[in-house]
Amino acid sequence: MRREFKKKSKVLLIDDNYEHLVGIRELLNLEGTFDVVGIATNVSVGLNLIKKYQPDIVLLDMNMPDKDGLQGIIEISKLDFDTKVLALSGYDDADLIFRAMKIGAKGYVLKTMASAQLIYAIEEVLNGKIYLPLALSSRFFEYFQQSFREETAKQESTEENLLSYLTQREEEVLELLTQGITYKGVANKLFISETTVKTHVNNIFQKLQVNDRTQAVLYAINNGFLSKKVKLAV
Amino acid sequence: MRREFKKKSKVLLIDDNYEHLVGIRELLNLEGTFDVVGIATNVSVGLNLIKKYQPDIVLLDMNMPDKDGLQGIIEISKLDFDTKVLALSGYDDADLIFRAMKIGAKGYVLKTMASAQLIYAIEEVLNGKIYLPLALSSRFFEYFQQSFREETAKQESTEENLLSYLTQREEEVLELLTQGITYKGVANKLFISETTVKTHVNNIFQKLQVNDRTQAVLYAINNGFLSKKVKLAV
DNA sequence: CTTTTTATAGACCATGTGGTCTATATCTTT
DNA sequence: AAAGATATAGACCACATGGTCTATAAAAAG
Repeated sequence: MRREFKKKSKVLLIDDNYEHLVGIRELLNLEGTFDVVGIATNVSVGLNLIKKYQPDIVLLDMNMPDKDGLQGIIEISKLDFDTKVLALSGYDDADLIFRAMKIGAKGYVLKTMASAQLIYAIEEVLNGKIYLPLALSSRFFEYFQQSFREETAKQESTEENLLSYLTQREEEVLELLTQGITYKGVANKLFISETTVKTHVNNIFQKLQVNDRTQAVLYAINNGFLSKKVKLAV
Repeated sequence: MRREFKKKSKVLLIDDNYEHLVGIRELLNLEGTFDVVGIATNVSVGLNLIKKYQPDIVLLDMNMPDKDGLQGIIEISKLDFDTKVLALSGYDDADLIFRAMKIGAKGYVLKTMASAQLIYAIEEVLNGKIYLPLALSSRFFEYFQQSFREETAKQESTEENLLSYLTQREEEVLELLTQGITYKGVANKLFISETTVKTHVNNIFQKLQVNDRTQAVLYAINNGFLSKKVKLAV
């Protein structure tokens, strides 16, 4: 155990429940490896304490009255210290977990969890890892997959996706339209005459059941036409 | 132990490494609660076996030569049995994990993991849960957060996002443009004359540095103008 | 209390866009 | 060999779109 040689990690607690706040502070103090540099019962006060003490980690309650926890995460990360945020909540609400992780929480733990697990979570996060207990990560992934299923379902249904009726050439033309190129430009790119482009475009309108290029482009985007190229990141 | 009363779960294995395939089959047979109904060294054969035996779960290797694992997941889910897929891989490649989970894998385990953990993973998935070992879920989340950081960074930068220069009214007009509405339509919706709309639109073009409505709409979409309303799910 | 910004709107004009119809040449499919 | 789909393209025409300039009233900023 070289615990005593290691510098204590600075921890800050934000929770509107004062009892709980004090409880955690006791727990962390007993552990001996942490230095609870401040506690706050709301985000605004918490932010000021963070500016003052620049803690290594903030335990942030998600369910607070005025300013909510999600907003808190955003504002803490805007401070641009590398303060890590461990989200804390009474409920395993999938949506809340998802959004918290999305905006950069390094972990998410339930208040009902054993104190040993809380300690472990804090240590993992301090070591640069991301910690989600199995139960919560399970919830997260259900939600995550659900949202993608809905997205792909929307793209693939819409009564058999009208995009599939387009010919090869029409797809090429549509792709250029989605880059905001004029008839003349498309004609030059594809080495065909402007009127040919117009013919293709008109056929595209027919097939997609729209009346102008903007609507065609919007249809293409909303129905996954570009997803392979544009949305690569996600 | 009411293990012997429970119906054995049907398992199918797909892995281009035959040694490994047999190894896992042995392991699962020894366990006694699983019935390995088939093994395959490529996705095509595997798909046929799935159609024949309708297994409860498929262990699918991600790193295979011809048809890759991701495609395999998609094709299995297209079969529309509720066969669960547990992805199996030699490497903890974040991108691969992310994409596998995105398209519906119920879990992801490394080949280097202890057999007890593999068994546990299979059982969790069979129980309808999603299983990602802590190390992998950590990797996943880093990648996940990274992709969102890039997205918001792109939206907020682009040299101070030209969208921020738009006035309230101009934003309203632009929003209607992104719905594929004509000048006349916008004029009616906002109770102003058509020429006023044109003036606004021209100012929008100036500010966004584009020459036509399609480009303006594309700019808006690519720079997060609609993200609050459209991308709610994510 | 000026000055600037914003929302409003008219006039005029060039041209890009979309609708419709016709007409080949090629390539598939039957 | 005949029929159908596809890519090509011309001719019109109506009108929506975009560019530019001017102008006014109200609101915000200085």
